[in-house]
Amino acid sequence: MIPFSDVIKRIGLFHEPRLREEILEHCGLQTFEKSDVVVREGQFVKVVPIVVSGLLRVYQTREEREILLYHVEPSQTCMMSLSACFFNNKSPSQAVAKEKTEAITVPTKYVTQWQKEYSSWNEFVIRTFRNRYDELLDTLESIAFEHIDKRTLEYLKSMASKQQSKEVEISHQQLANELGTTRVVISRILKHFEMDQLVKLHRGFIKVL
Amino acid sequence: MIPFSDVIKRIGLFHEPRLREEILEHCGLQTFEKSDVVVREGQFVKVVPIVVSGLLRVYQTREEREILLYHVEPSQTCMMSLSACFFNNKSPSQAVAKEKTEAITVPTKYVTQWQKEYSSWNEFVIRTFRNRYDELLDTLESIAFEHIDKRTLEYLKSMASKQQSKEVEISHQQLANELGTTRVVISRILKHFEMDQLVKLHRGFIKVL
DNA sequence: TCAATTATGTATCTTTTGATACCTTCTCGG
DNA sequence: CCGAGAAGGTATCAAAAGATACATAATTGA
Repeated sequence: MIPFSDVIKRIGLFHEPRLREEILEHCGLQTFEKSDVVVREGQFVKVVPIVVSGLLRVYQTREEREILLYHVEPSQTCMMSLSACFFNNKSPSQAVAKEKTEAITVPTKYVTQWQKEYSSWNEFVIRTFRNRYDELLDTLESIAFEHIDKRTLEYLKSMASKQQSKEVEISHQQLANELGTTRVVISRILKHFEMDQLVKLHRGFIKVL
Repeated sequence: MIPFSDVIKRIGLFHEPRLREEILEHCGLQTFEKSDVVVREGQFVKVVPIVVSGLLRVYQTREEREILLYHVEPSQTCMMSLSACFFNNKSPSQAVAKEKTEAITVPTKYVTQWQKEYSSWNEFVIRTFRNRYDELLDTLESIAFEHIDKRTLEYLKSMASKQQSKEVEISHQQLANELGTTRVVISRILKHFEMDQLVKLHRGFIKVL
């Protein structure tokens, strides 16, 4: 296990020494196993996670449907938790570990406090909001103007890159949910991709070639 | 013309008396005529506008296409300017007055400074980011799961409400651009709506019934 | 080991949306 | 007043995506 102080170096944020000390003092370092719920939908946020290694999936449930908001990669944090803790709201979204994930947990109290005291923290917060917005805008654009086949391939490639493995563990049904379509459509598209040597299909996972 | 101090009362934000004084001291009050460019795409942001009356339209241009990001209504500000000024970026988007619009103009210098000093300012900033994100998420959902006819009607109703008038001044082509489709599709849908007594069509504007 | 469950493959049909073409009507400047 | 350009109407065809139905293969647990 890497010591906490090295973890802070590793994420490469927060250059103020005083802030680093505060993080050491007040934050925890937690390990989540695959499928662990990190933030539960509808609960008050007590800590905000900053991912050190691994990957979180953040999504909302609306009318029986799951909507993927974003993934949290190392050195990133969950925007929805951040925002919930500014207004003492319940979290409107759920965060689940897609693989084994280590995260620094920041108590909500310090999230707002540090924002006034440390510019690098404030910048981190603002940058998080802005980046997630831009990301969502990209998604919007691709939904509005790209066909599903292209979006499917992009999703697979992006997942492969995020988890640093060509084999994406997902069923056709789940993939359909993430992309807002139906299983049959996805199976059809994937079969075409396989014929074009773009992917290799297996039960429960897809290998991106 | 209403005095500046009343304007600040009218927008109903910023309760700290000291902050109100600072706004009076350092910010301007500007009037934009219909079609005036408030923030130009690609330019450095010098002031961030807070709308007092009227309506701004904020959009991006990507590959020949305009993408509507959001409208800025009274008591709101432009998130993209806000974000650009945090990172001394050029504005990635353009803001244009849809009607005669009055706005408080906040020099970028104070945007970051006040964030540390006044919680109501900081809350305003964070709330702006969060609200725009939620808005975009709603748009995303409706693009992903609603048919164009429903989205068209919702757009018209929402515009009618924002400008407090049943008559929405927009051509079919512009409407198609806003919704990411083509003119023919919009004309077809609108004609159906007219037959269903939902709207009344005119050259250059549409009356929502 | 075998039935139930989950994952996947595929054909058929329909609906929605987009593309194209062509026409009419309105507006406005000269 | 006239002609160009903008705005709008409409028909026809094609493509994309969704719905339904049914079949097969893998996995799992009693």
